Amino acid sequence: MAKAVTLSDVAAAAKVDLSTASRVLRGEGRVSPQTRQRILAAAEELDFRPNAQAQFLANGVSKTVGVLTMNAPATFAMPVLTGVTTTLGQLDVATLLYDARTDSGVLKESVRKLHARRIDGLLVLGDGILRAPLHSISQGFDVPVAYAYATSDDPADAWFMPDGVMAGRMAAEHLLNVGRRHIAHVTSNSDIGARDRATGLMQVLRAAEVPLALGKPLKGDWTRRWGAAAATQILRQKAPVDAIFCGNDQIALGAYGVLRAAGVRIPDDVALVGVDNWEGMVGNGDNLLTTIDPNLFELGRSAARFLTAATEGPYEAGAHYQGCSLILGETTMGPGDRTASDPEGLI
Amino acid sequence: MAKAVTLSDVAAAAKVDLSTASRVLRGEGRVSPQTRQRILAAAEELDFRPNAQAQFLANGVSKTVGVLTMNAPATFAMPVLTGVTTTLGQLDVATLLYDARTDSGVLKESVRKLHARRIDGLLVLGDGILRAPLHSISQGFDVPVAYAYATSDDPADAWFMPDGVMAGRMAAEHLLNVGRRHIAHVTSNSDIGARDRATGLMQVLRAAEVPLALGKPLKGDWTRRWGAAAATQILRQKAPVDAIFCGNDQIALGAYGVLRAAGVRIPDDVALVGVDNWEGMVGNGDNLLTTIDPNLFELGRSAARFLTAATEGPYEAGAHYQGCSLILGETTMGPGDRTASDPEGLI
DNA sequence: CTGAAAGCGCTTACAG
DNA sequence: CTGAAAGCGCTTACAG
Repeated sequence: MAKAVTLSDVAAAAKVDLSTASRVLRGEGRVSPQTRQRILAAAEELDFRPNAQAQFLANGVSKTVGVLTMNAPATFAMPVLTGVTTTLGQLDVATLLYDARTDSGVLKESVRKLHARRIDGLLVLGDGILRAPLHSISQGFDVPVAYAYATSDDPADAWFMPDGVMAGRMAAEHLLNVGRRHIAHVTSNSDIGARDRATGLMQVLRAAEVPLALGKPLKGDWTRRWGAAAATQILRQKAPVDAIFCGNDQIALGAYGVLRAAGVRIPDDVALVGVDNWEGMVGNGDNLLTTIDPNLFELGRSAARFLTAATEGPYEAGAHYQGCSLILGETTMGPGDRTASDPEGLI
Repeated sequence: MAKAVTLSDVAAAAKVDLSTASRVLRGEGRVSPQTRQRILAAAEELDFRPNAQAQFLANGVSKTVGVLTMNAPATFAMPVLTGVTTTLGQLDVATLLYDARTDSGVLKESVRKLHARRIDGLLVLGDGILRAPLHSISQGFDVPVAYAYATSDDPADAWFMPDGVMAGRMAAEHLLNVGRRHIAHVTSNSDIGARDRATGLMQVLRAAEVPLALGKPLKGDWTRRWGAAAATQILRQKAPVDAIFCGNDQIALGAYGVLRAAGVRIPDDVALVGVDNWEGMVGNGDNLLTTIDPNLFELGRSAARFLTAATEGPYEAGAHYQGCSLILGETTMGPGDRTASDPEGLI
């Protein structure tokens, strides 16, 4: 540190007490125009930047938010985390992240450290594997707590989740729009997200009086392998299928490979829709898959905004759902249709 | 705040001066065993957590690192950022992120804020589009600065980059290992990363005395579209090709589609290797593509470790390269071979 | 309108 | 071995 300039330096230069300097620099207090000018000029002249650490101590804030992740490097946690950090930065608040992946001892220790640091708020970030609500830890803190990509077992908490039902609805509406009437559903069985997507799908199909092809969803896991197996199974059945809504992109990719190998034309014979838009993040806009983007970056952004707002006033508890977006790809539009219908807005 | 307990409280409870309490709690100073015990007991009893803000002010540190991103939500910046934040958290240091994407005015303003916050170090995070070195901003700071996923134009700086040459070498070695002798290269033309990968490839081919198929790399951009176009072009030539090293996964996927549609068996007739392992991050271990993972999370981790170490002592300027990993997939091994040769270590 | 003082919660020479 | 004091750099009643 090249001896940073302090408030005292400014006050001295302006020949006033530092309390006066403090006031005008924060734009408050009755001060004569002349002294105000002198102080402002001195500050400008000396390139004064108030020491934030000192301000925090005096004000009893830290301008840092704690983030407790269940598994930070988890693929789908990354975009959420990036959204959180970016948004917080825009508000000049820092992020202190502790990853509780290792064990619960670490969790307890992290909570202590977070307290010691006098964080202004806490964000608990789930790992995207949505089986059950997290056990609420909000009582341990006297600052606002939000849950992202996870739910809490305490209804007084606030949590942010992708809108799985909307994802299902969007997929269904799109497939109906491109003329499909024999829509099958291949998904995973172990996940709340899967359930919501199926719910959304069924809502739309029911409203359109279009029955689900094959009578019921085929359930497996989230892998390409399962997508391939399911597609094989579908090929063996006689029932007509002209579209498959896949619970995620991996399943869709697995199905794609098998269908193509069997000579099925995509999307002409069978259209495919996935969920996640993971490949699409690479962002060249020439997606193979039509998919539903859960907008995880935005999810993180919303949670971060909520948290800082909650610092000021009361907040709305319960679930907040992040809307999703339809990303067009060749598996429902074909390269030609797609460019025709949406020449560029593909990202 | 439910009136947090302070050092004075502990000192009072232990009937000593707070300076004494401070000493023993930091484990220094000659103190009689009895008083030490009393103080420790009191601290324990009261569940004392020293106010980090106050310590920072007294010690002249902030335990926060600034991160200046060129484009935080950029796909490939996310894993790096996650690595940085996670690693910093393990060291109890917070991250304050400013995204300079918007305009350079923001950049200047961010630098002021970073100074005001008395950051302990600065990390400049590139956007993964590696055309030219960034203009060094290290002179503006009296704390250590590191560049990640970017290079600086000042050789006195330190920067962290994926090892593109190693990626090329790994791909080449793998393809030779699986018996290929007619290896083509399809890549982009606008990027330092592309150049390095090609360099690595050629080093290995030359050493093995295997000429590059088609004589020279086919250069386009990073899209699936280009991968498809290049594959079409290759199909039209008579020259034998039994493998294609693709500059990234998107190109590989584009090529894959065209080759399969043309009846080419993969990997039997033509093997494919990409770079990025983006899809593989989803992490089910049943990858379609064989690819080179640049280990971006680790890259962030290294940069973060470096930065905190640089706070203590001298550091090594110049380039630091992050090693990459080979991720096996069906495009070189086939489902059977792959499981046989590497039953589980696929992630 | 402006200054003198106490306070935020710690650390660290300096005496004794 | 232990306490009294000054200091980190601000903020904020309280006087005048």
